[in-house]
Amino acid sequence: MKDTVKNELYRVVTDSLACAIGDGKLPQGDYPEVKIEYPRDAKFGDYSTPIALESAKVVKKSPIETGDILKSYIEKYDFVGEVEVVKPGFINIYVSHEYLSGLVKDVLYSGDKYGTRVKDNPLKFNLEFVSANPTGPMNVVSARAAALGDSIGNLLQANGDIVEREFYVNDYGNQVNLLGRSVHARISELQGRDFDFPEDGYQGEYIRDIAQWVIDNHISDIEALSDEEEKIRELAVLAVNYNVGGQKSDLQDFNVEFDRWFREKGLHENGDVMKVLNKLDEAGYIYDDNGKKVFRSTDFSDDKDRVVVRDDGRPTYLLADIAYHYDKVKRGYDRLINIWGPDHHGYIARLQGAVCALTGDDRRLRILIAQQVNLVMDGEAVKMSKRLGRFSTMRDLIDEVGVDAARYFFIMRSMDSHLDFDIELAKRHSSENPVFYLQYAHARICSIFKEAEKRNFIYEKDSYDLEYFRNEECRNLLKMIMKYPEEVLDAAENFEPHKIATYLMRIAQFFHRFYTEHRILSDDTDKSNSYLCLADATRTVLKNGLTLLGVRAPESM
RNA sequence: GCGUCUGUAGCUCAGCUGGAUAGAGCGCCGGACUACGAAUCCGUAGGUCGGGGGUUCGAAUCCCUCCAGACGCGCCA
Repeated sequence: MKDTVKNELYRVVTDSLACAIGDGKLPQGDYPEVKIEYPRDAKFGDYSTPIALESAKVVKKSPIETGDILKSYIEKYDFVGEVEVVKPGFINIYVSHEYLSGLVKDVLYSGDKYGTRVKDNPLKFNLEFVSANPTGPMNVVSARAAALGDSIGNLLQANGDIVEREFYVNDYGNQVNLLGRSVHARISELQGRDFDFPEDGYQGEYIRDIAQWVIDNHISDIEALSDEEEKIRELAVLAVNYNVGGQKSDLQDFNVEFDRWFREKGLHENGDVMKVLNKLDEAGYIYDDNGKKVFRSTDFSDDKDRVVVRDDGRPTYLLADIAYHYDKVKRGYDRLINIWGPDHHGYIARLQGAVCALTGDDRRLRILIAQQVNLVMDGEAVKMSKRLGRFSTMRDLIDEVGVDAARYFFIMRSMDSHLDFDIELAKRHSSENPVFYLQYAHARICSIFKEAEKRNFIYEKDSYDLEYFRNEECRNLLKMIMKYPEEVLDAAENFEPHKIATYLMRIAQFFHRFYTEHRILSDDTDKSNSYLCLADATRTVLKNGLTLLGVRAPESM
């Protein structure tokens, strides 16, 4: 079976329905779409479908009757075990023990490929995330975006698609100029000269670090310039490179690697920004308003039209961003995915509108909003104030709680939820900390294998007897192992990595329960080997899942 | 005023393309190690799913409305 059990079951039920109709046992008609669900309770089967219930109006029989008819078709398939039709009309389906047990071998042979698939026609994704301004260190919202974006990329790749991770560097415009001025002032200060700090300049201490770095490495180049504005421009370039370098290394330390760092400046220099204006103009989406060029974004359900060129001829940020996204379009991706912070949600309509205007495809660009992060310590919110130059950076956070805990905490909640990040909890190396719970399950399995080795036990991963698996704890574990590829598929299609985190908690829980109830290493060699196989398969799934989240699976802790 | 997100157990949150008796972790209380890691496991208590309407066989889930919180509403980037 190549597809997931759930998808396979969808076909089974769909085919069964078609056959029943073909055989005249059910009437022709407009049937609802078949749904395969996970029942709340294990006593309602491994999978369940409400199709008999939902097609009551078409069939004009009681759902139980319809269910019984369908049951006779469904249970013919090999991997299907018991099929039950119960009270309101649900059809509950159990997977056969033979199939379930057979999975262990699949997992062990697939290894790190288990839960991934290969597509004949993969989609090419461009995934843009973080894209923090190059004016300083990244904050914790960027960290959340980094964790989410990277894991979504991993999920899409596991799902057989092609992903390019991209970081957009806004190295153009006012803020960069202001950065240059701020550094300029700090250099004067460090050199003991008079200086005027720019009114809205960047206050952070890191500006002094940059100034010192310039003094140590590039001061002669700067002093060689006679013009003040020219110096500031050059300092801005240096400062941007310094900051981008810092961002790059912070992200690397966070286990996040980008394929491309795209510079906004290039778009202005090579004329792409103005070219895209013409393109929009030709399509009839630009009009003139007192010398300003305005994009008719209200055609795409924006509240108001947006200025793209000021009356002095300078393009706005939006126009550059449109040019950037048009560049992505030209690079030939099937899907463009952006992850933004919550402060940009008002920007979605205009940019999506522009991409739609340029491509005629209103689904090409998908923008995901990662909600805000509140750092919590001792039950109280930790204030982050960039204005005061006193803020918790991504670097601080990683240094404080470690990569594994940080990545897990950012991912364990849905990105729509406003996350309370409990720093104390994340730091705690104990059972209260969910990331350690998962890692412990993995380490525990590794430890059992070490123990087996110590006892000179020869482990054969091929050989197990499925009779040993006929108990609740084993079957629960087997079912979770079976579901893993379905969870990956679901999480990838919906861009929801937190589902993997939730899933991993459950499988870890089932493993610990299995471990408590059943002695893995015993005098019974066959039994020991069978249980080792099951533990090994569990370990594989834990490791694969943790890897998707960018969290390590340690062999000991 | 408009928009986005959120409101589910004491806390942090799953569940939301409508399905069966509303879940998890932590916390609380009570149990379980002469054996593979007790960084674990088992059990008890704890909920008008923010309020109110509606849609239907069926609603935490969909629609309307109200309340509360966070964040946005630039010719900044």
